[in-house]
Amino acid sequence: MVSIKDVARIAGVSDKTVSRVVNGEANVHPDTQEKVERAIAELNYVPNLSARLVRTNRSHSIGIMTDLVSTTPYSGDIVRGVQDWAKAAGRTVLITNTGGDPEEERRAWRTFQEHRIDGVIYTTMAHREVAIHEEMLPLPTVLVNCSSEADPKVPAIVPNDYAGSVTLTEMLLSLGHRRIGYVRLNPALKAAHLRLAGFRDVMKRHNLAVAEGLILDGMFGPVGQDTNVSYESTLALLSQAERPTAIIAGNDEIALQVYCGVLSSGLRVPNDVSIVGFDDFQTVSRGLRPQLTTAALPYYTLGFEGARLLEAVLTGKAVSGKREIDCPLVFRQSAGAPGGGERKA
Amino acid sequence: MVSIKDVARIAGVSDKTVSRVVNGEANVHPDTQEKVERAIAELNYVPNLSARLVRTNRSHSIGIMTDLVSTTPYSGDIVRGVQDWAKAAGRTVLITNTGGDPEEERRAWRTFQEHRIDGVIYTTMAHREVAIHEEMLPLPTVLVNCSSEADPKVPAIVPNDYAGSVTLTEMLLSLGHRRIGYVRLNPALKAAHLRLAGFRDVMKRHNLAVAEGLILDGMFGPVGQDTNVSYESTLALLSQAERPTAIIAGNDEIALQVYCGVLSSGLRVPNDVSIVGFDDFQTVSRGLRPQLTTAALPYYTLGFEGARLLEAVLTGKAVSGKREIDCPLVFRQSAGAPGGGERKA
DNA sequence: TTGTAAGCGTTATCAT
DNA sequence: ATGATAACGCTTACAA
Repeated sequence: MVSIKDVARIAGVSDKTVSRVVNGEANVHPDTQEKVERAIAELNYVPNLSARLVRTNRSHSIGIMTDLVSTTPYSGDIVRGVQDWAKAAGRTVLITNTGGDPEEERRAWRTFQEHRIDGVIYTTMAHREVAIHEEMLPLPTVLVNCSSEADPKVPAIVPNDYAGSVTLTEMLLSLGHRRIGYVRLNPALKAAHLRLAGFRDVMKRHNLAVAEGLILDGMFGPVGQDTNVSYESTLALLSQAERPTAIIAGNDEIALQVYCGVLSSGLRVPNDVSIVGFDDFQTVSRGLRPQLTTAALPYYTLGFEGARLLEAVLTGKAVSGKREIDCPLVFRQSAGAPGGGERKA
Repeated sequence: MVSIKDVARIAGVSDKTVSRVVNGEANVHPDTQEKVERAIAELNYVPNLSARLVRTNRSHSIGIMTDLVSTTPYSGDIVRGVQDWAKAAGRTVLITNTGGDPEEERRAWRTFQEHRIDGVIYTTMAHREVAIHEEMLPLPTVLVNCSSEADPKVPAIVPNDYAGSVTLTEMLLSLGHRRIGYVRLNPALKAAHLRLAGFRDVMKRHNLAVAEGLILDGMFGPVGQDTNVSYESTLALLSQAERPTAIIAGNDEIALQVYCGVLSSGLRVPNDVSIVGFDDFQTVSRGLRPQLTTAALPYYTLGFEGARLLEAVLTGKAVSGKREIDCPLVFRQSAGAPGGGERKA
């Protein structure tokens, strides 16, 4: 590999002068500069960041630690958000996937330390609680899509599932819906409770009773290998004496089965039943016909803001605690006034 | 940061002895070994990989370069596959996302070189052709989910879209289907042609004519911002004088709209119309009711095998050319014999 | 404006 | 089995 010395030799200057040029330091004669640049180009010299790190002790790298990447399809956008910020900040990104295994996590932290990473983005693919363990302590860490009640000081960025659900429910009420069915997320997920609470609170605020028979299970079991009974729950909702005019699905995946249930019952969306989801999982939400009204889980923003937060931590700004990011309403064609238009199946 | 010297001092030995222990070299007295290990634990010493790299010139890191991560939801599994192999091989993974921008790509290659990466996994989120540019040359590279006709020597791993499509079509024929509709992928994708060719070839081999009216557009336009007209195409297929008994969707995203079209026409899947997709994009394929029969795009395997291939390249084994990975049939409930069972809507 | 010498944390070489 | 010394590619401190 060609080193700074080779360049120096070819350019007929000292190593230090080459170093100056490479780092854009002041006080280099234009002629010298050009000589050096020519030599660099000729030799195809690329500085060795490791050598630099040994001396300066600043790696300009951050690490991303992920758990179960594949279960939540678009959550990879978190990583993209982190990368985009890192790119802008001139940082390199190391990535490790632990599958949520504590032993793997330990290994990952060690690897990060071996590389003298500046800081870590610890991100989970589903919004959840995590425990801060002592391996984390030596490295500045920001939690993304997760938070720790036990250590509320650790900086964290999470989506505001509650507010998103409030918005969706308010929207349905303002369209005129009063009898609304709800097909629940896997209760193992934090989002399940936050979203359901948003729904319940809005209904209560409007003095609307929520019959418990209108709140049914959608998914349950171990996250990632959930059992999905949303289709059956939908059929159950539709067979009630007084049919709901709208159904809120815990997420878009559930909404998909709600569609299947509604359509195969010969009903129209949204004329007979309005449907809303959550996540804006685009392949589903934009793929369905009619397209799905939903609240967008801001994965990319979580990653980007998480990285920005980490940068703040690294530059010594005191940051701590949890920050919530909005889940904006995405209004499409699956929600309309109850009763719908004139067209009927 | 605590260095090898600190450990040596505490343990009362030389740096080199500590180094020996850390690297598990032979010829260390058990007593010495223990002393050193205690000192390491006490000081919480973590070796500095950069310093090691400066000396040894082997980084034990590989880079992953991705283009548009977010457009194809599960394609992140490629990255997971690469990581799993890397983990097993004791390698660190650097990742950069270029968004497909050539300027970003150039920067990424430079960053990789600055880190003295051992090799690169160059992966695209949709199966396509890529051009090998000269920045790639200095670094051993394996293409994953893409290949280069211009440089057929570059090792590449791609899915066998053609064979997957053949399998799906054969399966439908063996169920008794003769009149099969086809809703096409975006022709900008390589997979579109391979999959359609698989279908056509099987039909021809069985001496079955394919009316061009049965092959309709599903998606078109710039990849990632495609216009999806699969719903309308499905309605068009269903309104033909002689209705197809099965519909092949170019992928699961298209299959979703085929479902919407079929169900909202009051028809049953698979009793009235069998539907098959491609990709096994699980949120859709397992989320639909009935669940979707499809061919699995082996993203994880592509990544894993790609990394294994890179490892082979790095250890000097001569590898070159394209390798194809099977897309296994995943049989679920959306495909059945034409006419179906007794149940009818 | 440029160069020299020393040092970062590690490993390689060669002695002991 | 262990250690002294040099070296890797670079930057820092200082001198010229």
